[in-house]
Amino acid sequence: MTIDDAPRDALRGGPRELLRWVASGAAVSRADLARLSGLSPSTVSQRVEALISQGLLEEAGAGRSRGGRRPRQLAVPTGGAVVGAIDLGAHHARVGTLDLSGRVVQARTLPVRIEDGPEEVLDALLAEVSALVAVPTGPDGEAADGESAAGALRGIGVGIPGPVQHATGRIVSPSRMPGWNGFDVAAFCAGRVEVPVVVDNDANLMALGAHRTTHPDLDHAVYIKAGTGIGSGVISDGRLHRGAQGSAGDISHCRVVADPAPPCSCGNAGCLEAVASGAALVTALRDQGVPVTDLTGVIRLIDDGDRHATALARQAGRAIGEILAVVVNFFNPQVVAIGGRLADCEPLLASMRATLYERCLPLATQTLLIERVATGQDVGITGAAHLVIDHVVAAG
Amino acid sequence: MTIDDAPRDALRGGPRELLRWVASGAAVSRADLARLSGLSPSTVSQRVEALISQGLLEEAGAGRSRGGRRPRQLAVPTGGAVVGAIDLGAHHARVGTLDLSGRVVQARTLPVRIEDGPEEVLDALLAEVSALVAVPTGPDGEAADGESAAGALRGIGVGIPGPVQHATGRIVSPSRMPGWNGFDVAAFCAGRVEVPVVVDNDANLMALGAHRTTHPDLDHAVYIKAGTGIGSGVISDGRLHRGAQGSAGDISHCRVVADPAPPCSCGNAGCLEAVASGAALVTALRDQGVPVTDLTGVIRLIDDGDRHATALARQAGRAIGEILAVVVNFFNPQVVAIGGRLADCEPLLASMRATLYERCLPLATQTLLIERVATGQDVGITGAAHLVIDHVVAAG
DNA sequence: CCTACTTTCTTCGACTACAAAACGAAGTTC
DNA sequence: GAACTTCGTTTTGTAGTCGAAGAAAGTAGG
Repeated sequence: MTIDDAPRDALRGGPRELLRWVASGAAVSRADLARLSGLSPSTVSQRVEALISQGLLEEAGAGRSRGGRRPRQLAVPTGGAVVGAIDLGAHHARVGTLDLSGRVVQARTLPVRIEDGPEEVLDALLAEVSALVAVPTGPDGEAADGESAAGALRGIGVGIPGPVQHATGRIVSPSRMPGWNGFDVAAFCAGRVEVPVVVDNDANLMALGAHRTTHPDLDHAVYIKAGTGIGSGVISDGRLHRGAQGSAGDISHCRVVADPAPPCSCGNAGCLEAVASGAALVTALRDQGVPVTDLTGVIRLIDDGDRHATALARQAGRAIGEILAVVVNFFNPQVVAIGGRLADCEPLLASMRATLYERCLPLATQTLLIERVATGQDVGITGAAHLVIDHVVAAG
Repeated sequence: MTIDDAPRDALRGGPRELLRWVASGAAVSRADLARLSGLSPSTVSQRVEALISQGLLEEAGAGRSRGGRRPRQLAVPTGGAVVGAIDLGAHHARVGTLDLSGRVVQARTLPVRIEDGPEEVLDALLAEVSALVAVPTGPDGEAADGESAAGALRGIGVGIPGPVQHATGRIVSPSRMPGWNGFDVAAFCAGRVEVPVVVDNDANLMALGAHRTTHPDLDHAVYIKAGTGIGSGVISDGRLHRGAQGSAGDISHCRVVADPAPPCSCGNAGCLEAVASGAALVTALRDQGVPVTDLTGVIRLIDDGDRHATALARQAGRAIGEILAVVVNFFNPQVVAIGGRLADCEPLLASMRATLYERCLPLATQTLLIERVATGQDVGITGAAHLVIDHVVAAG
């Protein structure tokens, strides 16, 4: 079961928005929803009833009175895992199950060897999702509820660290995923599970996850994912902007000034990815004779104040800032946030910020938020869950 | 009368879309509209009637039969100027009146001295609009009709060669418009005329005009305006993307590699505008001792194959291409088109294209259209008219 | 000329989504 | 206990849209 049309719902006052207000705690009662959405009480009641009958919402007793009748509290069903999510990375994958509110029920990180090819990797990850779903609740107590009304799995979201055509679910000429080119992830997964599968780029999922949890009300945002590779996800008018081929946000091969310009796997030299990605930092340090094997080691060196590593981090920050400056001038977002493992490097962040302020129009930066993505390692699967839930709710 | 909310209508099957199909010739009858829009014939009839009663549409006799009843042809009222438009440039302004289809009824170019300040300049241009409106029809015959039903002026659109907050109509720290900073164009105009006035950046208007006339069905597009200054307009999801502060598309102060990096009026050096704008080319040639006074002279030199001028044009094209490459990777549009007076320089266009293909992801360029804006000197006022008409139709 | 068929457009009844208002339910306050 | 609040439902009305039926106006063929 594949998905080929994006959810063009999620509009003002739509069911998905009601659900989100309840999930976020912004609304607790029907009256709250009426106030927030601007819909009439009768319409809200009607919609809420529909959502309840679909098992997407439930009543949760009476709330405190505010001087009149007590509200009948609404809540998104919890305790049951309803969405599976896979956030595939270069060396690890984060796999989890989430509930309808987008909260993580269970999650774990698995080592992954991308080079084993798509079938093997995806099979293992899908199996892990199934295993997590089979366990009714997490290890944090709360066993009783058992199979809640919403306990059935509704869909699986998959994030891929390379260019994906979201519409078809196919991977297109990825840099660092030998054997995956042209592979149709959605079709493959659809053949193994009975529920809808949505596939998207990992940076897009991070963007969606971070946006929904931290700035759901802002219209335009750019989220940078700086880990082993570099990518970005774009929110335009409150929705993910995927562009014509679905490759929007792929800034990894934009050229930046660097001397000497390091060669990139794409055949060019001086690509952002060859200067500022985690993989690039590892390579560069190794070339300088520093004995590091992976990104973790690099980050440790930076945290320890190693001179070479810090200089490289600064250079990386400048490079990202350079590209981002163009993006900010062009797109004029309200937020730019950086996530991924490199986002925790202070020197990188600092020089990115500096470059951004130096190179952007004052008009574009005067109210711009420049942040670190705060949601931790589960942003990706959170975004995946949102994507799935959007689809499920839109489809009724 | 100011306008503070963007027309969020213009959706599938909306009145504005029906109107556009008729104006573009894609639909001639109610039946055509029903087929195109997917609406039922009854709904179309009803909407058409509403549009006719508003004077936005009219019946134009019977068409040819296709084997059955002859269609009652529909047409957008012509012959009467219903929208005024002003496209202000660095040294000239294009002023015109247009009909509801977005076709130019009358237009003329006036010399302008920006430095005279906003009141004086705008007063003169508004007076010119009034003069054009007063003349019932153009000089191309067709006098009879006189005051058509739609003859009343419905609004005025104004394009400004600098950053404008479209929502408020205020100008914000423009580079080349001394005395205009903070000026509220919309409020000023609203005080002089009785109709709605919409104000926007000139590149945005060019983008809208070009998009609506050449690629109305494409979702994502970027239009570069390269004249005395450099700007761009962004179409996202079929609509103008203005960004958080309304400064989206302002790429004039993005840094590009240039040696030596020419100083820019913004205080930085190496800005795109300081390398690739018409003003920059004039300055650079003058510094080389070539006796040119204005952009026209530069373009003539380039056309004549002057070595220095051509080299500069190539450099400018590379610089634009560099920035545009980031934009294309990031935004992944279906079209990139370049307009403005510099768009006619073959060397510039050629090196822009080359840079673009060299620096972009193959995925992003494989189906990308890279074009010249073909609509001539009236694109700007056409875009302005579309903006006004969008608003008028949305407002009922 | 008359019949059969097409295409175009309108009319009418039905359905849906939403809103406005009235009302019932459940509290609080004085 | 009366008055007032807040919450939610029920009822009624309205606007938008669709589908079916039919009227209008033609073509094609005998």
